[in-house]
Amino acid sequence: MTPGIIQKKLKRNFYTRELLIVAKELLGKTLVKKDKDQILSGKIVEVEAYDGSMDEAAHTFIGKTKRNEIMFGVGGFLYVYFTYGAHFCSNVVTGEIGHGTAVLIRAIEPIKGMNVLIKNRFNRNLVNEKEKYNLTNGPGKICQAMSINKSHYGIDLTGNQIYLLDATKISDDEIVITKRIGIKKSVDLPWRFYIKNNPFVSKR
DNA sequence: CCACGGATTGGCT
DNA sequence: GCCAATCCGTGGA
Repeated sequence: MTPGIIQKKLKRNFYTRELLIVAKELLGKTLVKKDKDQILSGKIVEVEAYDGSMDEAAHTFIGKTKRNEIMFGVGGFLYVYFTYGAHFCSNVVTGEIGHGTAVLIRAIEPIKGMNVLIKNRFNRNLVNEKEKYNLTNGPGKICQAMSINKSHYGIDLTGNQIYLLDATKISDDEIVITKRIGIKKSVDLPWRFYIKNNPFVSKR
């Protein structure tokens, strides 16, 4: 067993709490995707929070649409969106019904299914040491490596296809807080969180 | 190492 | 028609 991981699925009451609390506590948790007998998993090392009530960069800022409606539901569901004509990104919906809040998973550290993650990302088997760190260090890369796409929109994270395993909480002095990256609006909100010195973080 | 720009779909004005 | 919560390749220092 990997140190720090508790083999226990996170329940609804983890997700329904306030956005920034959930965002921070998602660090260190294990993201798991199960397909038949295949398990892909990784430790969450970088996230960003989005809140449509005050945050122009959030997809929910414009109100409810077909694309973002899952974000207005209760916490603990997966919001997957497609962007730049090429990439999917995964978010964990947080809070209570009507909140329009979610946490973007920006980077994970691979744990299980390395060979499959590599195959999905690079379409070949072997990977050199450098490529290992380029596997899941970005929101689009995670979805490509884990084969997460539109068909996973709205999945209940308390179910058994995609879910999170608990882990010991990362202490505040191991968490770096910065502005979010890759956006053009509400650029000053300090809503990006990542694990200090972790080599799988997308950018420092 | 860093900066820049192109790719390419779909959501929204 | 505009442009994006990204990624990758290129070109220069």
